Amino acid sequence: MMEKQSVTIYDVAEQAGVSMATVSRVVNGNPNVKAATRKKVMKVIEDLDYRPNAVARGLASKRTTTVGVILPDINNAFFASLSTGINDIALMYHYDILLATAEGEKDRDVSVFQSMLAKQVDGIIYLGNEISLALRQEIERTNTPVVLAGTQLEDTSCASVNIDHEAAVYDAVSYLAERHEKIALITGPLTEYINGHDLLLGYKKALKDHERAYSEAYIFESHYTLKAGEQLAERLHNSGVTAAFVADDLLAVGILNGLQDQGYHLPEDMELISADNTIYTDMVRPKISSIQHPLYDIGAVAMRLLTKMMHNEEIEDKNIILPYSLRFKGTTK
Amino acid sequence: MMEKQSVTIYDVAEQAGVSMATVSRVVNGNPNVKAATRKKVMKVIEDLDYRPNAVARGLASKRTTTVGVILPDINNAFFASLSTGINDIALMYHYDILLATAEGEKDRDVSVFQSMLAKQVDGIIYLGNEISLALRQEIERTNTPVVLAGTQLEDTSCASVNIDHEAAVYDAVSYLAERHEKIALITGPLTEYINGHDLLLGYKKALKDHERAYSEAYIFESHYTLKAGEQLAERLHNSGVTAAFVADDLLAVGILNGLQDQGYHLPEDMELISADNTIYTDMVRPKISSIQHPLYDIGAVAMRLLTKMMHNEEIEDKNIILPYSLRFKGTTK
DNA sequence: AATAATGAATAAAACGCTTGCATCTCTATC
DNA sequence: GATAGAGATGCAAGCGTTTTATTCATTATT
Repeated sequence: MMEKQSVTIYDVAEQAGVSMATVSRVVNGNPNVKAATRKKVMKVIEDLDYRPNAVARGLASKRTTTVGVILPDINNAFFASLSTGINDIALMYHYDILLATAEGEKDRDVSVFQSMLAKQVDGIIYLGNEISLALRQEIERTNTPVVLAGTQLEDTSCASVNIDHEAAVYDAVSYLAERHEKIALITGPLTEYINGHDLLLGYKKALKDHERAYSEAYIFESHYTLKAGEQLAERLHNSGVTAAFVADDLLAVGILNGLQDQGYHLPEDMELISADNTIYTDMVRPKISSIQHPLYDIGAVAMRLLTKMMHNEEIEDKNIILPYSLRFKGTTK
Repeated sequence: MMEKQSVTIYDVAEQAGVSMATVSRVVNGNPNVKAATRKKVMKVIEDLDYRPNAVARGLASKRTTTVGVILPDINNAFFASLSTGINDIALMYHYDILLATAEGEKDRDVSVFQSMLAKQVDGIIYLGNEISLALRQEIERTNTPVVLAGTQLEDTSCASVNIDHEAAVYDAVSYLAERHEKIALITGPLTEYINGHDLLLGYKKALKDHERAYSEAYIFESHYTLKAGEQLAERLHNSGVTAAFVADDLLAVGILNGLQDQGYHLPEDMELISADNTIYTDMVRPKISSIQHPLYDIGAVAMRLLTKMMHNEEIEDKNIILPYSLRFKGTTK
């Protein structure tokens, strides 16, 4: 097996007749190098096609210019959008991204997190609805900066970028409550904090403020899949609700299709508002009215915040809430 | 600023009363350690909460247990599916993933590739329709194993995992040709090899074998977006074609919607077959008939192939073609 | 009981770079 | 023309591991 790396900083130094230190300075853009020397070294670097070894660099400097990104599932358009925001800003600041998914068995998130620390990433962004207690403790423990993006958290000790789910749901349900008595709340597992807490709170508050009755029969717990939505349509039909807020776009599409397959016409027979205004909501007819969360921005802002933390810059507010808006399209009147 | 890493292998060695080498052996599961010693060392590791520094490890061992994955766009469900396959197998073999996107300015792919080599990844998987000449040369040049996944290539010098686009299109168009005279081929930029070469070839061959006339007027060059599809619908209408093969699912959804918005009924007024059978095709009504490419498998097989290359295992065939099938759903008769 | 063979452990040299400190070379100042 | 800075450069000590060659301890062999 051939050598992985043929030419090192030492070779360059020798060939250029300078010390390694000087080559290092040139490579790192340190101003303390005479222009002539710099030029000479650059020439040799070019000739030898020298490429600095980032691992050696990382060991010596204790910085890897790599950030870890942990998310539940790349296939979910929600997280894919967030990632794009992260990616663009990371690129801008010359950070690479070590990506890992944290779904599946319990405590997977912790082991992923630890493995990233072992790789000496300069910072970590954690995406996901849920965050386990064990992981939270790991975060407390490390000196490596961590930003939570799109993850609801009671306490504000950890930096985070978020949207105000509760308020968004409140607005959406309020809008529906103007014309409807029975309004469903359709979410993913209620064990997830965001579902069981934020959404439920916003939902109840809206009902109360508009003097609509709350009933557990109007709460539908499901999963974030197309099929789950299609299957839910019948239960929804039987429940007698005439409007619904759906906490996930994919789920909403499934419900829309399920209802239409049963002969429903929307928005006449049922009004629907979904959660994330991903591209899914524009792929169906009618297009699904939705809360518009600035997904890309969440990622971008989170990454920007992380760079500040990594560079020890001053931070005004480490718990950022981004604004949302409502997009009224085809499933609302 | 506090230390990033507090406890090193040296601390463990000292506390356990053995040499660093022994600790290293314990950590790496080397059998040349007496059971009693191993136990003693493990205890200290536990007590001190020692975590090996992967960067130092990488420098010393010249292996980083990290693979680079380069793709055009995470938001595209096609690549997201591939990534999932890669991710699962990478996890299985304990590799981490350094992810980067290679879209945007020219030669971005090359700089991304080089940056991954600089980080000393053990291998690289490149996903994408297109591969530039410059990048191909880089691949030739390095000793780091590279696998192309879902990337069509004339020569077979580089390891690859693929589907037979030409044959798939041939089958799809042949199916349509049984009932239609004028069949459209709708693709992304024809400058991309897969579009301008494979698809066109399969398409023409199918027409010829079924004695259907070929006309440039039936070739539609577009982009992989929803909007592009919607806009294309009218041109399609005017062209007089009664069936179409669409090279991208998102595009196909756009076309379906555009046609329906114009009052078309599918499959009566137009038959449609799309390319990747992603979840998009099941989100609309009627569901879109599609070629089913084993996307997850491509990623998984590519990653498995890469592990073999990285471990210098024997490889029977480094250019793998995976089978496809046709899924007839709602947009075909 | 002496020797060979095996198994465990150590010492120390890489790995390729950064960086603090020391040294040297200028030019500006008086 | 001597001296102080400032600007360039070099030296060498790390950074935290792995790994090779070596030594030491132990058991098996005759």
